[in-house]
Amino acid sequence: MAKLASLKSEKRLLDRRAADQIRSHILEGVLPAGERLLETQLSEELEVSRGTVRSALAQLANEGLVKQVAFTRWEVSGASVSDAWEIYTLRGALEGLGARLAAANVQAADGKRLRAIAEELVQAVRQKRFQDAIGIDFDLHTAIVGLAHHKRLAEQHRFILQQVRFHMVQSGFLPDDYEALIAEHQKLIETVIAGDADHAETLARNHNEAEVKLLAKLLKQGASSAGAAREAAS
Amino acid sequence: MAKLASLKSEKRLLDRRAADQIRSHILEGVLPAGERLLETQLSEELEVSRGTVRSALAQLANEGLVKQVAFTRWEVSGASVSDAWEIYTLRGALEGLGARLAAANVQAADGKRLRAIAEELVQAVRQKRFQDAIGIDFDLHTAIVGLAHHKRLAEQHRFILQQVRFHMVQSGFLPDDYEALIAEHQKLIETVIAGDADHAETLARNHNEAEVKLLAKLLKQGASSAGAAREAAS
DNA sequence: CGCTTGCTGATTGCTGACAATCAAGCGACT
DNA sequence: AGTCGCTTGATTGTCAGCAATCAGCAAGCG
Repeated sequence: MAKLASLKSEKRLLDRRAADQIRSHILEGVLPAGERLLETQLSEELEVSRGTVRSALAQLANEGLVKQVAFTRWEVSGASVSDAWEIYTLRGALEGLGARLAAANVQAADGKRLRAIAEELVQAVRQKRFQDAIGIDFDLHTAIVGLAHHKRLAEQHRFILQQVRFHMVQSGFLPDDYEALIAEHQKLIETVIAGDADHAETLARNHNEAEVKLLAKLLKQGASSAGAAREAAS
Repeated sequence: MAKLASLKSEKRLLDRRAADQIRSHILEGVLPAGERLLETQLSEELEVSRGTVRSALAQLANEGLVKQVAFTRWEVSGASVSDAWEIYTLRGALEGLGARLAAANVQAADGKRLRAIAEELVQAVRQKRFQDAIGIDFDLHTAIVGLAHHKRLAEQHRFILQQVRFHMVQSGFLPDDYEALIAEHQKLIETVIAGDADHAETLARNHNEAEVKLLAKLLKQGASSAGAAREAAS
């Protein structure tokens, strides 16, 4: 008998699927930072009950995409400079650990897989499919972190990358030098494949160092102005 | 006018308070790893509706203390070797970042506060109040991370420390050399106070290195046997 | 005797209605 | 004019009941 695909992927719990819908709207920028979310409205649009929407919003709150003000409102998280600084510094720490562990137990097949994704990235840039390139960039980092075989780390990293994506959409931030980006990634994955844990960690950590320094500077200067993002009241 | 305490702390949402109750039961070891949790039973004991219990359990699931098996059951998370390894490695990365940032923007008053907590730790050990000492140990680490002024980091760190505490209760693990513990902490806080970010990060990261190495070894050897903890089926 | 199949009780998932809370606007009083 | 207190409409928080799903067991079949 031919192997059948599991139906569980279809049978996702309703609240999870509701969360998926709302999440994509947020990540695509349809719902901008600070936007108020009404339980009733969402429940009508998604054709589920308010309780289900509530559960979905609670999940998104844990992922950092949504914020709850008790008894008052739900709103899409802000994209302030301090938020961005938090996101990028945390990302560095998580990906540093991920790269270290990945390098420590990398297999030959893993290396092939990483190089394949890196090649996709190169192709996307060469063909000027920059949106794709950003997605592949994320995939590459996710793949490296995946090699750590660390469930908690993988989950936290997923949430952080989501927030990075969200902040990029809100602030209109885009990489300015794709060639340098490619070079950095290639160096990172080769170091991981070589099994050099210390060096891999450093590279992963410094990957966003420029961005972090810029944000820290903005923070000290006096708070607000995150690209084109409107500041949410904190 | 003297500063008044917010009343919101009393007016906590019902589901938060329900989560608090269940959480303490788990952390105190009343509910052991792998124990099944029935929504109906909990709702009767806490005198709230099942929906509220459900919301509380979802929160605890995000904190890593409880696990949901869809359509089937809720259970207290396992305390396997791999869980412990994940928890301690993540802890190292988070506290490393925390210590680095703390050292970078530490103030004189912060130093006084850290030294005061360290002194409490010393007193607790001298008076052989070892349970207190463990709590103060956690407070100290929390205080350092707090100096980073990093909300996301602080929250994640809180969750990780909870899981550390849970694992300690389940496995019966206790420090064996309190004098060494004191010395390590003192060195860490003095380095933070001195503003030596690199060194502080390294110290914070290596604080649990021995435990991590032991766990990694156990993991490679062949999975199960986390102290006296019963292994939960993963 | 071993395997499949269909039931059954228990448990979780979801919904609609009710209660508590909030912010905003209006009017009275100082 | 400005502040306080009330009312009101909107929104979130909580509840109790119905529907969907599952693990286990017993009957049927080879």
